[in-house]
Amino acid sequence: MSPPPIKRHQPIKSHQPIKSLNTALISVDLVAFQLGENNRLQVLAHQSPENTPPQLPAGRIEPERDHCLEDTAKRQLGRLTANPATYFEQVITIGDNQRDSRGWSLTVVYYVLLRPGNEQSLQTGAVWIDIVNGQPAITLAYDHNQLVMEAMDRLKNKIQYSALPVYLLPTEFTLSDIQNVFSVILDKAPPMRSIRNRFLNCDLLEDTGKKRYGSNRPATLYQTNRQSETWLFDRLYLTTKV
Amino acid sequence: MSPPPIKRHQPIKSHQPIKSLNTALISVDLVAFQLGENNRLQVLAHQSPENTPPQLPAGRIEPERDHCLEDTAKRQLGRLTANPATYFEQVITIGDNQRDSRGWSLTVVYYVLLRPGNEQSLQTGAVWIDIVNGQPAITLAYDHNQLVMEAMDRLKNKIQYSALPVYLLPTEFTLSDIQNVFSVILDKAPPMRSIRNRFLNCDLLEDTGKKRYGSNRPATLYQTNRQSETWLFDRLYLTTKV
DNA sequence: TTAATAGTGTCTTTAAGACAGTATGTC
DNA sequence: GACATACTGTCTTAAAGACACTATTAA
Repeated sequence: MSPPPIKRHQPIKSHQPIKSLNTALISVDLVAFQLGENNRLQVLAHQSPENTPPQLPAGRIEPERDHCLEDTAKRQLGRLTANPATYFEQVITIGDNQRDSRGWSLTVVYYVLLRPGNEQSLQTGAVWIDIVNGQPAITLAYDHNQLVMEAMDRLKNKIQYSALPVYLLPTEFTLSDIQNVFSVILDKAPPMRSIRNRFLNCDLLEDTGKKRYGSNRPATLYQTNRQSETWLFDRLYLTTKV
Repeated sequence: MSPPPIKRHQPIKSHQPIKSLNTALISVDLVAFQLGENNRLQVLAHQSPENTPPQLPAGRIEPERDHCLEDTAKRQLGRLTANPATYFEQVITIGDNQRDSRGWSLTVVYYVLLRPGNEQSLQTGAVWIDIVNGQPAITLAYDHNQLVMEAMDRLKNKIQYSALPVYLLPTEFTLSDIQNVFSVILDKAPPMRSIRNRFLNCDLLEDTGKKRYGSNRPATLYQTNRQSETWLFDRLYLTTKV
């Protein structure tokens, strides 16, 4: 399919190529992470028809519906799942004349975190791709693998000094679940002692009074305290440094 | 790049132009910081003619000259000063339908740090605007004040756990100069003890053997060690928290 | 000598980390 | 009771910070 005509905001002399670009192809791409049932980090993609390379949810700005770039990004998510994002952040904007054969293109990349969701909340064509060794297990279309890695880098970094780990968990979770988030994303985790100290020595979590039972001592279930202002910590964990 | 087939999610009435935007007005804006001779943080702007609101260096992508967005950003800097950036980073991309009366527009914002430079390296029309109370002392055109503040937020944060302070200083500087960078940017500074420990207990700096003389004990002049890999620290200073 | 800033010694504080030990459930 | 995982106690370590002290120059 050929691209629609480009609206030119400056007159172009017919014998000259474009000297100054007011515009370029713009897309807003989304890297949505969840913790899969297989205990792997997964990224949301769209595959249609089957056996084609999956691609990240992405799209154009729709000026009638989107007031800002965030709207566009959120709309991409809504096209694939009803599961709302618990965290949302812009990662980077990549623009050059090589990514798209048609010339200059520009992609604004966002990433979001989701709570583990049931498969029913997925639209047809939506698939979760495992992240294995820091990369999508199935190679994505275009340069989407690279976009995932940009988002991964940010995520890997930010979980080490913020409350982010909690945003990948169900509403009720244990401290071990937090430790597990580190293992899944970084392949190593801080000691429980450190996690306990950090997350309990502030007002971030509140005890639900419930326990999770297994064939062992039950674990306290926590939920995030909505009143809490705590979000960033002053130090990195040293055990999880890359 | 992600050129999925363009789907129109709403029918298009014939008298309305675009429903799905492949494009929007794009500009690349630059927030260039330096430490002024008046010991204030300054931001580079462009004012012509005089008595009009100054604006940040900004421009369009020139597809013949720019291979990527960074090229465009760097070109904006070169138009106003020959002083090369010591640090360069993308801050944010802002896009919505309100900033520009013509409709949807998109701005990719970069910020750079410069070493204190002589006025001769400035092109005509270029001016340094003092930052006072976290804002440009003279109100800038468009939403450029906001863009400066986005960059300031990043800068304020990042100097607290990185080698950034050094990038605003001349090639040779003292430890007190580093402390002064904190005072200028955050209005408070960590104690010298902490700065010494952090910057000297790693391979970041090397003693030039030279001293800076005044009417007091001379201060050791350091320069950055080009071999050093150190760039980020594990902790924030607590004395400079916002 | 004094003023002024550079730099050191040392104790406190804070939070991470190591690691051994205790607690509490299921089977 | 065995087991598995949850949780605690306590000592160590690393780096920030407080603060008093010494050092070195110009004038």
